[in-house]
Amino acid sequence: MIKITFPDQTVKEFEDGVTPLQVAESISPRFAQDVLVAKVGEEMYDLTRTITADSTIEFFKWDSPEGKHAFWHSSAHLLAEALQELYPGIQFGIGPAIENGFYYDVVPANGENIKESDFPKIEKKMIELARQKQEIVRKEVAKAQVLEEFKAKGQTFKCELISELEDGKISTYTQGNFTDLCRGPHLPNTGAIKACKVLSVAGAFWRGNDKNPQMNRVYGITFPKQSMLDEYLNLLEEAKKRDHRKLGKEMELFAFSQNVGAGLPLWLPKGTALRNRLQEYLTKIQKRYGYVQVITPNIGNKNLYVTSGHWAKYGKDSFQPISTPDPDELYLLKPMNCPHHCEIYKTSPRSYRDLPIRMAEFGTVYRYEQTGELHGLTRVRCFTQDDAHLFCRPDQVKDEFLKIIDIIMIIFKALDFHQFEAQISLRDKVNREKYIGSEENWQKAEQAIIEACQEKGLPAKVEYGEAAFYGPKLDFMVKDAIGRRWQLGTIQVDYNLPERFQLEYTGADNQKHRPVMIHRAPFGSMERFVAVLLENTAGKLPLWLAPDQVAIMPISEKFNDYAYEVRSTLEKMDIRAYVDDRNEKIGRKIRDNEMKKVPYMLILGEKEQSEGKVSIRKQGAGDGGQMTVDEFAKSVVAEVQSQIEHSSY
RNA sequence: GCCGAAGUGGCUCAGUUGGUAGAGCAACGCAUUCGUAAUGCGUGGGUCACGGGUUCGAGUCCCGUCUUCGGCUCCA
Repeated sequence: MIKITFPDQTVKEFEDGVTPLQVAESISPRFAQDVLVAKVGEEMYDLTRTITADSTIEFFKWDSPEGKHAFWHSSAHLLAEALQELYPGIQFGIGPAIENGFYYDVVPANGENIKESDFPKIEKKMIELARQKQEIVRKEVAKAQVLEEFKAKGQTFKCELISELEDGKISTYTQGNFTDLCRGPHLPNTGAIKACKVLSVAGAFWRGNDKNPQMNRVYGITFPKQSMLDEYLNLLEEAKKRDHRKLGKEMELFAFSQNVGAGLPLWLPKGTALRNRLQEYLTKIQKRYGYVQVITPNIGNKNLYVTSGHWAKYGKDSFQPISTPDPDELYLLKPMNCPHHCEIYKTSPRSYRDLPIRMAEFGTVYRYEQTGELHGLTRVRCFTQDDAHLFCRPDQVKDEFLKIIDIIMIIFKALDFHQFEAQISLRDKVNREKYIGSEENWQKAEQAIIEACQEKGLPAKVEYGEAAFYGPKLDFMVKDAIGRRWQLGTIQVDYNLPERFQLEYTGADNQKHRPVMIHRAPFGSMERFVAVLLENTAGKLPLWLAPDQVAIMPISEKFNDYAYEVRSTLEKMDIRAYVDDRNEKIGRKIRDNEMKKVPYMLILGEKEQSEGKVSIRKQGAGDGGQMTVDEFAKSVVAEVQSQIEHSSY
């Protein structure tokens, strides 16, 4: 007999070799039906795997990440099984569960590629196999034997994986005619998979290396109920409506033109106004934190980038140099502002008393991103960084980090960014030769970042090996409408550029010292920030940022003149208002739709005009009663004012 | 750059086996003055992304280029 401990600490005895499924059945048959996978001790177990020692147990159903993970992992195998039947000779790579669904990397025989038009038959086959309720059987195998087995099947990718595994810890899972190298855990059988959808196919390099052969990555998702799949697909459709590319067009914020060039955004009047408001806002906060504003040219001599090292690293993949009448002279569109700022630092001798120097610039930079990388406003070839470089003493790094985190938190709070993740990127634990800078400085900086996050109560994930070669960093990531992660704010310590540009300050000891440079951009770039802001708010921007603050809707043509009069009164107070004189064509639906876009709506008719008043509707609050035009204007101005003040602290 | 998909009036889309482009919304004009699901009638607007080819004839078939979308790789 063995003892099984449940999450509530109760202990029950079972026979040696009991399975999690049997344990679950002992609780209730209904519960056992819903359970997908179990955790025994520290290891995830299939429900049919035997337990042979005293241990704790925890069960997972569909409603848990662990449950979904097992479900989708088994679904990946189901997809592979279907593909094996449909594409004889197909080779398999890896097939994991992901955040929403799963994928499998495959190479069909004869250089064929899987196409979108193949999806229906794949889905049909998956369902067909699932309905057979095939048992998924785990087998622990010897390395030599399993290697032989997969070699015989011509699965070279799998063989490569197996050869790297430790003998004695290798398992395979088999369902029907399909056997896969796999750690598990899996569902007991394929029967629970009721709804299948192949979502897309993409090229993916074997082991993520573009020197390796490219495989077909087939993405899919499955559910225990058809209605859940429908719901999910619906959700995807809804999310697409929040796509900043769609909203940007509808709201007339930005546009792209093939004549100007790919990845080069054109900011329309409303978008420019929004961007300017964000810049003014950040400038104001930065001023309070002791930043000075600078402006530098959009080009720089090639030698500047030879000095910085960027020419050697990125030169051939960048916009190519601009030549001048002087054949010996070349200029580059600036891909970053740092070298220019280093030159500003060098314009005069610096004392330790001058530091830190905080140099800010809304600097427009140009990077020749690969064609396949361009993406709306989030990945462009011309963008404006809300950049700043801090030159400080090594002992000031932590303090400066704290202040920058403050600025970023103020901004995120003001704009309702609650769902961000902070990531601390440090050196690789083992390979350290690729990093520049002294061991002492690195330790100091890494420690400073970690402590700064702790002191600010900022939960941050530490990633080793993710640091830049020139210093550790702290990044802020957010998700877009369909769950893709984008990096926004970033704070990076840099030991490289001060070295390369030979930056110095005179210390209290009257000796020359090298300052530490901190790069930071709370928004990342204005482009990406606006994109994420739009998706976060679904286009409903707060009053102080909204492109249009007030929609004026006369109920009939008779009141159009009054409407334009009201608009002109509001505009004198810097309130952004437009008149919608579709008049009586405007039904409830249009007003409701309009109300989604604009914080305030004014409805004008007989009564309002004769009394010099307006009827107010406020976004999210409905009927706001009546006021004189003047009162309304003053209230809006006051509200904007208080929002700006509120968002600055 | 790579794999897959797409590009038709300002917007959303239709266009069947190749037979010289359609709708709704928007715009404009005339009439209508009716307070919450869109008044009626009319007008203008497209070298069907671009270039080449097949054909008596191409939005439709073939080749190439560009751009966009979903991913991979990349992201100073």
